[in-house]
Amino acid sequence: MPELPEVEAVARKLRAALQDGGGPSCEIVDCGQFRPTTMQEGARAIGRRITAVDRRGKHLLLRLDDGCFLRVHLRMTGNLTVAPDARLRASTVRAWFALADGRAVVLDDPRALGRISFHEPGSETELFRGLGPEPFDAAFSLDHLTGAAKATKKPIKLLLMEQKAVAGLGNIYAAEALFQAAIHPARPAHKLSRPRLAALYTAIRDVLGAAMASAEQAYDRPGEFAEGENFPVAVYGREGEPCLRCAGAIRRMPQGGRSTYYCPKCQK
DNA sequence: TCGATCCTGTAG
DNA sequence: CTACAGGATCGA
Repeated sequence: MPELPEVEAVARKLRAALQDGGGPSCEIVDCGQFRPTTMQEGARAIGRRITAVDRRGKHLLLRLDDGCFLRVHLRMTGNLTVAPDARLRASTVRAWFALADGRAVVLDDPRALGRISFHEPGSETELFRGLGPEPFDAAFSLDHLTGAAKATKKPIKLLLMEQKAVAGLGNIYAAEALFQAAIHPARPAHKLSRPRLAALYTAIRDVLGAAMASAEQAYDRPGEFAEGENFPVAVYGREGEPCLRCAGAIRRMPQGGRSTYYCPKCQK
């Protein structure tokens, strides 16, 4: 389910549960299957302490006390939590690490598309080669977005989804940002004018910023995020409903095998 | 660049 | 039953 704002909320919640720079209780003492990686690889984390939780794009990084780290990607339906006991796990738990204090870090993922992998110290550069800048980093500038847009003729929505121009946008927030910037999702990226790109740049940060605020609140309540409840979407999932700006009907169109929602009147 | 694929669940 | 799902990769 998660795009960057939800992944960030997961990271914060994990940090709070483990207390960043975690004590002896954060030692990993056992692990269960994690796929598609082998259990063997997961076993390399046993005996290590989790010292920090980082996020890069939609990836979560569990730092270990020897410099190695676990990379978790939640894909569509994953959630990473600290559970009271690894022995009492739901059938949808695809991976788990038992901690010394009896709790467990658990990947709960009904659809089982989520991924975990183990990595050596210093391998972030290679691992994230091809991943674009964080949307709130200085590296994500208007010039950067412009450069990325001018370099391709593919539809702007697909460019935003690729994680290369900027990290962290998914199907919802890409559509929302394009709506806010009044850009048609199928518009070839290289054709976007400077003012349109500036509007998109602002919209990306606006949309993600607002979503982060509400994702955090949603996470403060028990039950985690409920679909559509954590963020007031303007277009996503609203096919046939009135556009909030012009009252015309929101449309859905396939793009790259996914559904894109947009207002044909407001987004040219 | 497209479609298939990974998986399971849910809505129509 | 089919369509679709807040993602990403792979091979044709």
